[in-house]
Amino acid sequence: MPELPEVETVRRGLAPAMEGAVIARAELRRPDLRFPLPEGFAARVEGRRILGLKRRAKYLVIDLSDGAAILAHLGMSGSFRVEEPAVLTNALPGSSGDTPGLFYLPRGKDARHDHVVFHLEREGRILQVVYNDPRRFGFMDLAEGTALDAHPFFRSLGEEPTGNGLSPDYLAARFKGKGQPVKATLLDQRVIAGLGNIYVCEALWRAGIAPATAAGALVRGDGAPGARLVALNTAIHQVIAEAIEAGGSSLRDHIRTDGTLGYFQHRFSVYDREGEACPRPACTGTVARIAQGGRSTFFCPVCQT
DNA sequence: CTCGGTTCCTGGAGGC
DNA sequence: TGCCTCCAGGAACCGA
Repeated sequence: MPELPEVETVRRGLAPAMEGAVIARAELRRPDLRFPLPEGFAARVEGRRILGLKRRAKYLVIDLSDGAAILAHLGMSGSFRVEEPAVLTNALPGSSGDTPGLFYLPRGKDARHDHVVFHLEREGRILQVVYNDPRRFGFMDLAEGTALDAHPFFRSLGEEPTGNGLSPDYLAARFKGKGQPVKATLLDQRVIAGLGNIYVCEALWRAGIAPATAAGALVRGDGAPGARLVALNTAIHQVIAEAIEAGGSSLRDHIRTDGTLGYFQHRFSVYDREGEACPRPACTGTVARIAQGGRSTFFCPVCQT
């Protein structure tokens, strides 16, 4: 699924189209995604103005004028796209509708999986924001009021990897005593909110830490972060910042809201590079793949120790 | 509480 | 071309 950088890219793509617009109609083409959509979802959002778009972990937060907020998680294969039926003249190569003025469908998208359509109106112009999700692992909810941190989705989330809250001391406190492989701990949204399989693999490679290392082994006996944990903290911050800057990674389903691609996948050091030479200068290792918790982990057995 | 395994769903890739 | 198996960016859930 889209991890944090991809969701942030989606947010930045949707914001210009959605902010300030009124939801004229919310079209639900099926009653559920991964979970049932909330009771009366369409009626509760129609007529509301969109104040702004935020992101928390891998969730998109759409703030509405009545204090409610739409929470959207893209799961593994969810994506949003913006269609401007009256204006669009730049249908993309390879899109299903290449007649100017008509809708387009970004590469690889199937209209059968367009599950939710927000019909927006702003200054007399209509545009549509379409949620497409083939695997339907995504979900949406409506949060009333402003107590977002108390919402069940958000209550247990850990620190964002984009701010000062994620620090060596924070990681030391959370890792201390844990026998779990550090790979699994980094994927735990209660510890760090927003990392997924790709960026965990990349961060561990950058920090030179073997994915099977017990998380607690990176913490000193007195509870202070060890040098490798300090390096891991830096690696996480850097890889996430670079990926956001690159517009995320485009693999399979992820695509930007305008149909273009992020390009961070070209900068992967180990993810999906099994059998290739480790890119670390002077390292003679070969990227390996193992399974941890049923997921693939990519790493260099030589320089990650 | 932690941990590992399973599950939801569809589609793409690769083997034969 | 077709059929089969495996795998995929997530995370809730269950049982030990």
